[in-house]
Amino acid sequence: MKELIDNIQAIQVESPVDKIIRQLKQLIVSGQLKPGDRLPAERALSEKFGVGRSYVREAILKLEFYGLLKTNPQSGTYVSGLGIKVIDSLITDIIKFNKDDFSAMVEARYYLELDSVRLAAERKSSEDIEAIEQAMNDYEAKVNNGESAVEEDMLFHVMIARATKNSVIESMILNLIPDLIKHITENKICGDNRGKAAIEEHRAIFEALKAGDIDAAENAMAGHLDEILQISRADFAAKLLINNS
Amino acid sequence: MKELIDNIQAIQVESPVDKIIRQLKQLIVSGQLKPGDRLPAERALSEKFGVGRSYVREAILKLEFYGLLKTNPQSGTYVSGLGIKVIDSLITDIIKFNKDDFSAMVEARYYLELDSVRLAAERKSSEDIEAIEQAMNDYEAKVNNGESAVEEDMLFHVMIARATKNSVIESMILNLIPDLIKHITENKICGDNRGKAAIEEHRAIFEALKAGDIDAAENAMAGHLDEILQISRADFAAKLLINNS
DNA sequence: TCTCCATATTTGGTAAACCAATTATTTGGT
DNA sequence: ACCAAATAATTGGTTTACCAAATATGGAGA
Repeated sequence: MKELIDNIQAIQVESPVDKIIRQLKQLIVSGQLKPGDRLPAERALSEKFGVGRSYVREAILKLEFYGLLKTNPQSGTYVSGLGIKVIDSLITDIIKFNKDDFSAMVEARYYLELDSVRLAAERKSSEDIEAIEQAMNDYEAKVNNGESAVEEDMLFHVMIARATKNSVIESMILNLIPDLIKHITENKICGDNRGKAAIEEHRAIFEALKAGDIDAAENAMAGHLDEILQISRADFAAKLLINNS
Repeated sequence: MKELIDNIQAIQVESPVDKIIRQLKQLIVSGQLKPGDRLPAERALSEKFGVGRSYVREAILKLEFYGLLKTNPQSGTYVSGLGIKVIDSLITDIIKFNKDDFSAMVEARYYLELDSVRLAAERKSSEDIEAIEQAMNDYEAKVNNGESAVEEDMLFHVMIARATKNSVIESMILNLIPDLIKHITENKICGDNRGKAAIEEHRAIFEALKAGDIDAAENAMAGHLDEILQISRADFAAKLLINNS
């Protein structure tokens, strides 16, 4: 029953934008559009694809965000100079990118946070330490008050990421956070005792960071994130079983 | 002199979209718009901000991508349930995110690739090995032919990322690639002998991957990426000097 | 007074129209 | 035949108008 409903919904979800991106990809891999070429005008594309120009613009915007197109005002939109294979790979990935793969997100977060905490231990300033400590205290206050503190937890990690002085790593972690919070809250992944245990783990991370002990910080972070990683991987395995049944 | 020119240009480049995002942020942090609330209608916002609805939609789209807003068709757009602090952090980061910080990109890539190759060594299938080997051969052929092969190099790394079976990590690496290619090509970061040396390094990575030797794969990858990381960090230091002079 | 259905309004989704800047073309002069 | 200036056509940027679905409203019936 459940699968049937899921399938019905799943079929219709291909948005006009994805459809356009798929067609553009086809134009490129079939050689009708070579790297460096100028795209047909937006009007021409919208007519050819049978959709409004808004969608064409949206699709171009998305591909531009990923560095595959470059549009010059009053001139035209150009395909990047990348090779066809790279473009093919990238577009395929953009289309199939799915934020619902939580186990992949949790796992990616796990490794990112280990990298993050190592860099932070190396580069933190005294202001960073203050900000991290503040976030840690906010978390503890809420937990000791019996409240849920998922967001305060995340903020603690964001402050660590900020201390890396690497805006790209910080952005990557930040991008994962809203979905992680949603997933953790909805699935009640953390038991009641988790919050209390996390307090000690946070302190261990903080102390190692403050002392600049890179390996200790990584170990503390790994211990802190290990449980949720294991749960997530178990969830993933369970999901596989259901889908394959 | 230089700074003055930079400032003049910097003032006018704030796109309408960023302006809107900034205002939305202000609405939220000032408490006029609380987490969970519904945004004013797009028309109302466009009128209030004195700009076309397209821009409002574009801004909403961007914030939705980052998980801060959720728009339900024919109903409205809602602020995520995250706390004000988290939302504030995220929006600040979205606005200031700058793809021009190449040293941060190279560094992020360095750590991502180490994680990637470890997972790949653990999880690779025989098809993955084939794809990686194919990419490696393509690269070698071009280099031996005296041609530039930056893209083939990247493709080799993409195939490794794909073997991790983690779509999030794969996406993160893919997102970095277009800008990395651009930067490497423009600045001619790789000397002529680099291409030849990379062939051996690729082979070392490949053999370790094929054998499933996780640590060897990581070491080989670290050696492969170390040079470009060092160059990038030197560039970064030099830039700092110039800007501070 | 409460419930329920018809209707009016508001929503985001979509398409079309308008604009200024750029580029291509023509045309007039040399 | 060639060059230069005027003009026509095309570009992406921006705004506006229209649509179907969802929601709020309000009045009729119980």
